[in-house]
Amino acid sequence: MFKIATWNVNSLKVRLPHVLQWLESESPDVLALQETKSIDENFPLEAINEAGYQVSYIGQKTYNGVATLCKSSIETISNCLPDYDDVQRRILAINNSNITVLNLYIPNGSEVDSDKYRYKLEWFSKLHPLIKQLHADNDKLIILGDFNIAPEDEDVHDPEAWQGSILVSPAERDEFDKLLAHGFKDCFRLFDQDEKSFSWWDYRQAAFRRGRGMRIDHILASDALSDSCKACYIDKEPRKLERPSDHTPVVAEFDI
DNA sequence: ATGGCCTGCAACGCAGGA
Repeated sequence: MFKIATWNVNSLKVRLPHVLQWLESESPDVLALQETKSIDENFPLEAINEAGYQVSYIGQKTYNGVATLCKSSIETISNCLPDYDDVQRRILAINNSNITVLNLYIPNGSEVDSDKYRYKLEWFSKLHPLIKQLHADNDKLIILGDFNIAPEDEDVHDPEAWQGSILVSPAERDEFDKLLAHGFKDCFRLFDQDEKSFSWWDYRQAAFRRGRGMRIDHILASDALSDSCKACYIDKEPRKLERPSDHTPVVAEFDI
């Protein structure tokens, strides 16, 4: 069994105890982190190695930053989008166990039609060629991370209130559909799931307690892998801890 | 009631998140 997860930790420095605890209790083969918010010199390499994981990471000061942890040997393939000059560290492709794992922290978008929204869409235009290349190199490809897109209305606590805003706008959802059109499945929707299944809840307004969240963190598996996906679920336990991330892990299990 | 909360930075409030 191959167990892989994604978790936007909103500062690895603050969330390191939660991450180490979760590695210990859940023992994933691969864990993709986003929003580490740390320069590489400050990355907690020793603590993660001591937990039994190798890790590839790329960070920057204050913002963004991604890291991918593996129980077995890790080979870094890419940490940027090709032909795109961007200081924001949002992408990391690695090989592990003959699988390519593409860890994404897709831009938030701020507001529809803002500069940050245009950046989000431009970022996608540069992402698609990379996916095509990675998929051509290895048909066993998993794309996971914080997509900052709720693909369907059922992934939103209050679709009417959110209609037309970021995370759900038609242009963003089109980009998500284009990812699937490369030959991928949304692992979460391969299985029956509870209604109101979310991976992120705003810190404000007691949103978690009130169940007001969004499903914006995803695990996509290429068609060569998706048949072997045996489970996909959201682990809400870390969101209940003291001083949690606003996101919680999404996990997929493959029988390979 | 369009703001509430959290993080990092270097403040003594801001930007950014979603």
